[in-house]
Amino acid sequence: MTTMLEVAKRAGVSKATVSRVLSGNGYVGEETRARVFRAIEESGYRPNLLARQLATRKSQTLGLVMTNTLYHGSYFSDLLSQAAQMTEACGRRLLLADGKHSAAQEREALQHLLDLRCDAIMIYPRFLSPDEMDAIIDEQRVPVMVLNRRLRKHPSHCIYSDQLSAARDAVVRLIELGHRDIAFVTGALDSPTGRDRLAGYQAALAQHGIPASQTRVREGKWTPACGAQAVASLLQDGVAFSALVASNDNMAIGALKQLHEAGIAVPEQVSVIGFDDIPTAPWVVPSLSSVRLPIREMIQETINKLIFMLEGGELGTPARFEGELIVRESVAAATSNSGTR
Amino acid sequence: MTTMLEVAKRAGVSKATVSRVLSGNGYVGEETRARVFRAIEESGYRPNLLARQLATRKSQTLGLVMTNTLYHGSYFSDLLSQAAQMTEACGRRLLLADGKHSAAQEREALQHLLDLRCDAIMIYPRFLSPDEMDAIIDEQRVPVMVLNRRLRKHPSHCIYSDQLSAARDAVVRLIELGHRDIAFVTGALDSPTGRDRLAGYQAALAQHGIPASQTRVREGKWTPACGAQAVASLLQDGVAFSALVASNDNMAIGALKQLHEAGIAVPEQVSVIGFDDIPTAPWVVPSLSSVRLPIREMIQETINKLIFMLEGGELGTPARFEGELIVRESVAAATSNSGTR
DNA sequence: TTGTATGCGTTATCAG
DNA sequence: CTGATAACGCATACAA
Repeated sequence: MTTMLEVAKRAGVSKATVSRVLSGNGYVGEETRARVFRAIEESGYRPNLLARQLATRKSQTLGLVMTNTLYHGSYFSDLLSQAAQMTEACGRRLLLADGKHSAAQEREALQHLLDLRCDAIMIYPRFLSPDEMDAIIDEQRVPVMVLNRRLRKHPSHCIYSDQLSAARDAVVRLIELGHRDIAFVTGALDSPTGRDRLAGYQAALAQHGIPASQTRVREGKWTPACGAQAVASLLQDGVAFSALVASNDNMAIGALKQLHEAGIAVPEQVSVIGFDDIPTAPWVVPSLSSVRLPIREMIQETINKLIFMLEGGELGTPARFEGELIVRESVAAATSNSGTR
Repeated sequence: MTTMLEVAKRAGVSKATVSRVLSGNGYVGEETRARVFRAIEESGYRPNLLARQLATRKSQTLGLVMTNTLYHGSYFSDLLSQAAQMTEACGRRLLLADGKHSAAQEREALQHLLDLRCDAIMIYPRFLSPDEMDAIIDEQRVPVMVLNRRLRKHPSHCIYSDQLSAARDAVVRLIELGHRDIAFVTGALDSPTGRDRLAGYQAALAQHGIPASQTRVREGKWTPACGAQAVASLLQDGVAFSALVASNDNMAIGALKQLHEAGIAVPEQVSVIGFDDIPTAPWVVPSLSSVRLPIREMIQETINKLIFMLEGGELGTPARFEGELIVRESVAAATSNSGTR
């Protein structure tokens, strides 16, 4: 690999001059500059960015910590494509680190990005608690933004949508349509999002004085198979329901399949609502309603804030995005809805 | 930031010793080692990976060049999740660079990853020609693997599935079912994949002596809107067809929508086949057949080869993956198929 | 306008 | 087993 020193010698100047030519900082004579450029061409010189990063203490890199289990569906691909696009737009590269299966590994992933001197970091925590994130933001000097969590101490360093109230609103909508027997399939309950959506379901019932029956709730782990299993289990136990809320679209799709196999019509007999993952254009999954969270907008806001901080700004207002409930004709009123009985 | 030197001073040893303790290379006295570890704890020392990378000339990083326009659908998310997962599995991080909208930008993205001294690089070319990729592999010493392209000079440095024959097989399948009037919606024709799929369509027709009529082909650019537009255009021109092949699932879905609005039943009147993007479980899009390419397996093979080269191996055999044609009952025989007339 | 010298935080080579 | 010391390749303050 040809280095800056060789270019300098070939051009008959010092390293410093070559450096100036490349960075554009400082004055360089017109003719010298030309000589340097020619030397660069001739030698096929390429700057070593590692060396530059070490010297400038900047890496032109944005780090993203995220658990690989989230890597499925359009929610993820939206998130990532938006992140990659905006990162490029501000002249940097996106560095991915997987949080894997535990808090320790998630911490390690974050730490690695810090050790690599990323200019700024986004984290979509799966295991680390908000309080721990607060602590990390305190002790680190690099800009850090937390996705999908609400922080107590640094409310402006996070972007979140209120998962609980989005879920609540969806269920309330069903209740207003006359549904009373609403079944629910949870997500993984070690995930905050999974817990929030369950809590939203429970809140909606409570708010309308409907007793929360444990028998209508089944625990899932985000996969279609879990959704199918949940429906099978509900049917087997003879639980009646005229509506079903699944904590994500993948499980909802599994549920649709199982309902289909049981000969139960959707939405004529049972209305189904999911969350997030599947593009919900009616002609894709005609029978499914869904709550879509504005992930692209959230990423946009996140990176804007990071850039703002990189330029020395102080963060002010916290930002929260509401889930957007996409309800189509496919959600039937309970009155016209025979349920599973 | 506390450096290695400070740790050394605190432990009453030299930098070299601290380095040895951390890297595990070389002998260090038991008691000294303990002192060093304590000093590290006390000072909250973190190694600067940039400095380490500069000194070792390794970055523990895998680079991926890919155009952001590919960032949609499950094809992308499969690709990326597999890449990220395997990268982590070999103790590295994934670095993303966007090829954007031109060959120049794609070259630049690749060059940037090289300048960052990625240990190895994967590229899913959108604009760069196979010959140029061959040239790049020649002049670069880092392991490079090319996705979805067939290289002449370095056939073992690429992983590709034969897009042409996968498309051909799909169309042949329709022909064997008795279809003769088969419409086709192309992808963007500046993309090799788009051209290959069109060529596959034409090859199938030629192979069975069916005259290729330009009137049954419409040009699209991968989006659902293009699929809808293509169908609208076919219908408006009074073109009869009993089957429709769209060059990806997004366009197929747009086509489904437009057919639906025109009151044409799928697959009773028209059979539809797409490619790649949408999870094709029957209960998701019941009326759509699709050709799925094994992207996860391709990424796996790619990274395995890169690792093999990093360990000094010489690449032997080229690898090619066939597309897997997923045909469901939704493809009707032409005999029972009334077409659009 | 250009060159010199020093720093960035490690690793690695030799002596001791 | 440990300590100087020289790379690694570039940026930059300070002189000239």
